[in-house]
Amino acid sequence: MNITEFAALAGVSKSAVSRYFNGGYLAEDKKQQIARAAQQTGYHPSAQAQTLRTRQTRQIGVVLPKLSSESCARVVEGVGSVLRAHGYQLLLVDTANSTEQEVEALDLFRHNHVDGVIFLASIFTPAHKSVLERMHLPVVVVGQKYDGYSCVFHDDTGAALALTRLMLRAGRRCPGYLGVTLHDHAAGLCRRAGFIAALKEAGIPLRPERMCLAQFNMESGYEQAKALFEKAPQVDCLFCATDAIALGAMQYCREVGRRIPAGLLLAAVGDSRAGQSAAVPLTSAHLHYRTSGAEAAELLLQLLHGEKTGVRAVELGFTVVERASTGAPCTPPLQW
Amino acid sequence: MNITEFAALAGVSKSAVSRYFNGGYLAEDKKQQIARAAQQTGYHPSAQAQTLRTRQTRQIGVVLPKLSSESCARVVEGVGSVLRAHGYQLLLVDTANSTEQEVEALDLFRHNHVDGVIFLASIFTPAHKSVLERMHLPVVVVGQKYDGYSCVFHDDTGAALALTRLMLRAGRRCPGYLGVTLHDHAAGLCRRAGFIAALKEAGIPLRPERMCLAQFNMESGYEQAKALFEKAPQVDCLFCATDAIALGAMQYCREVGRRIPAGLLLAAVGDSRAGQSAAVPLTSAHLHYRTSGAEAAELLLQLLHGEKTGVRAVELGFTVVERASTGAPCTPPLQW
DNA sequence: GTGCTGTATGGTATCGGTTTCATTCACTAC
DNA sequence: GTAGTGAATGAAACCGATACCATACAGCAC
Repeated sequence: MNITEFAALAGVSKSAVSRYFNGGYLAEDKKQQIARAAQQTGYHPSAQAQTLRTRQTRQIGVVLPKLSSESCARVVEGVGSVLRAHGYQLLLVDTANSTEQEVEALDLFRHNHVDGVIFLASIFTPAHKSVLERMHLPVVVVGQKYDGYSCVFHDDTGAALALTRLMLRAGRRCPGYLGVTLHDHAAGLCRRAGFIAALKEAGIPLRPERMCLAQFNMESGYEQAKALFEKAPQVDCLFCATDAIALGAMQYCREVGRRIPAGLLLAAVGDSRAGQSAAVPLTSAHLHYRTSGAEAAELLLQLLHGEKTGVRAVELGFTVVERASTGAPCTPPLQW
Repeated sequence: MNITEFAALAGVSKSAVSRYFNGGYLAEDKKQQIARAAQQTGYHPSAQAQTLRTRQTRQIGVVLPKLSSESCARVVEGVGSVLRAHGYQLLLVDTANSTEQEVEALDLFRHNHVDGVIFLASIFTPAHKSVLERMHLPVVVVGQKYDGYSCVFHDDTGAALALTRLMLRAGRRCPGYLGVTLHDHAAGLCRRAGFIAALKEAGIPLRPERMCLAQFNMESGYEQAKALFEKAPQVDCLFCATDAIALGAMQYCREVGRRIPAGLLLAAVGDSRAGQSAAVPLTSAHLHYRTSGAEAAELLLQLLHGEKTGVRAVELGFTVVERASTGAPCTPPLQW
C-alpha cells in the first residue's frame, strides 16, 4: 500500500496524507478521516521513499573495534539509549580490531548516507585522517581526542597517574608497567604517560626493563607478566593498561605463588565485571563508558540539528575503585 | 552527483551506468569509459534510491535484550561477521530487557523494511507472537526454539543436566538451584529441567526450599544465595543458571567463609570471562554463542535467497569446562 | 470595495536510481 | 535472401514519498 492508494482509500489527496504525517495545514475532518483509514489499513509511509526525498536516513553509523569488549559494549549502550530516544537507529560495524576494516566501514557509511557517524577510535593512521576528511558528515570520535572533530574521551593519563600514585603511596618502590601499543593514543600513550608522571612525582627513576607491552587480552597479560617478572623480579606493584591484562598477570602470580597484595599490588583501568569478582578483587579506574557513549550521542545530535556549537571536545573524569588487589578491604561492587 | 550527471560526464546513457553497476549487456569500451569516470569522480550510486526501486535495503535488524551482556555481544559478533561478508549491514536495537521495547523494535523493523530480522529471544508473550506473525519478513530466533520460525538454540537442558550430574557424581547429595524466571524458556525452564533430571537420575528428591530465583546479575545472585543458605544450609553443591549469578553466590560464600569447592561445589552456564578468573575459577558450560550467531546469520541468508529449505531449527551443543569450583585442577582458560 | 494575512487544498515536479520496452545491429542457420 | 537469435542501446515508466506552487477562501483592517 503506497501513499497514492491510501489517499484514494481515505478520500483525500496525497498531499493531505503527507501533511498528516509531517505536520502542515490540514482541516480537522480530514485529519480524522486519515487517522481512521490508517487505523484500519495499518498504513505507514515508506521510510526509503522518505529518505530519498528528504535525504535523511535517521540512521547513525557506529564503528567499533570489538563488540565483545565490555567497554565497547557499554559505550554502544549509551549511544543507543540516547539516539533511540530521538528516533535514530544504529548501524553497527564491528571491525574486529582491524584498521583496514575500520577505514572500509567509514567509507561505507560515507556512501550509505547515514546521518552521522560515531567512531570508537583506537589507532589513527593517515588512512583514517583521509577518509574522515572526505566524509562530509557529522562525526563524533569516542575514546580519543582528535583535533578538528567533536570527541568524547576519558582522562586516561589522570587515571593511570592516580592508580600508580595510590600504589606508590602505599610504600612500594619498584613499580612495573604492563601496557598496550603506543599507537593507541588513549590506552597506550596516555596511560603510560600517567604511569611515568607518578614515578617522576615520587622521584623514582624509569626502568625500561620493568615495562612490557601486551595485547588487549588476558592470555597476553599472562605472557607479558611472565616476561616482566623474569626480567625484573623485584617489581612490587604493577600498573596494567586494562583489566584483562591485569587478570592475566594475576593468573601468573597465582601460578608462581606470588601473593597479591602482600607481594604485589595490582591496579588497572576499566573496572570490568571480571575484575570485580577476580581471585583478588581488582583495583581499577572506572571510566564511565556508558556515559561517554551517551555524551557522544548528545554531541552528535547537536551537530545534526545544526546548533552552532561547532566542534567540541568533552573530557570525562574517572573513579578509582579500590579493592583488595591494592590492599583495600573488599568493598561491594560498584553498581553498573 | 547523481546518475544523470554522471552519465553525461562519462558520455553514456543512464541505462548504461546502471548496467555497469548491476551487470547487463554493455560494450567493452563503455565499461572502460564508465570505470574511468567513476575513478575520477568517485561516483557511487545512492543506496536509498536503489532501495526504493529494488525494495532491498541490505540491512538486517537485530533485536537483543542487553548488549553489555557478554553472551549477547558474542552472538552479535557472530551474526555480524557472517552478514557483513555477504554485504549486509546490522541495524541494532538494544531493548534493555524490556518486553515492550522488544515488540516496539520488531514493529519498527516491520515498517522500516529491513530485509530480515534476527531476534535474540528471552521471553515470549502473546504480543511477540502477534507482531512476529504480522511481520512478513524472514526471521530467525536465537536462543530459543520457537515453533514456526527458524531458530538456533542451545542444549540448555543438557548443559544443566551435565553440570548437575558432574557435581552429584563427585559425591554431593544436597544440590541447590539458583535459577531465573521460568518465563525465560531457555535459561529459566530448560536449565531447571536439566537440574531436575539430574536429581531424578540420581534418585535425589526435589526440595523446593533448595531452589531460588534470581535476576540476571551478580547482585541478585548474592542476595538469592544468602536466602538459599539461610533456608537450606546443608546444600553442598549449587547449580546456577548463569555465571553472573554464580559469581554473586561465590561472593556470598567468600563473605560467610564457606569454602569452594571444599564446602560447596559450584557450576553455572555461560563460561564468561569473569567466571574464568574468578576467586575460584568457575566450572561452566560453554554455549558457543558466537557460533550460534553465525549459524543464525547463515539460516537467515538461506531464507533471504529463497532457498527452499524452509523453516529450520538448529540445536547447538555445549562444552563443559571444568575448573576449580567443582574441584578440578585449574586448567588454562578456553580460547575465545 | 480593496488589500492583506493566514488557513487549506490538490496538482505536479522531484529525489536517484532500476527495469521494461522497442529498436537496432551483427551474426548464424536454412 | 530471409528468418531467427543474442547483444547492445537509450527513452520512458516507475518506486513512494515530499516540497513547491498556484489557487481559493475566510476574516479583518482600512
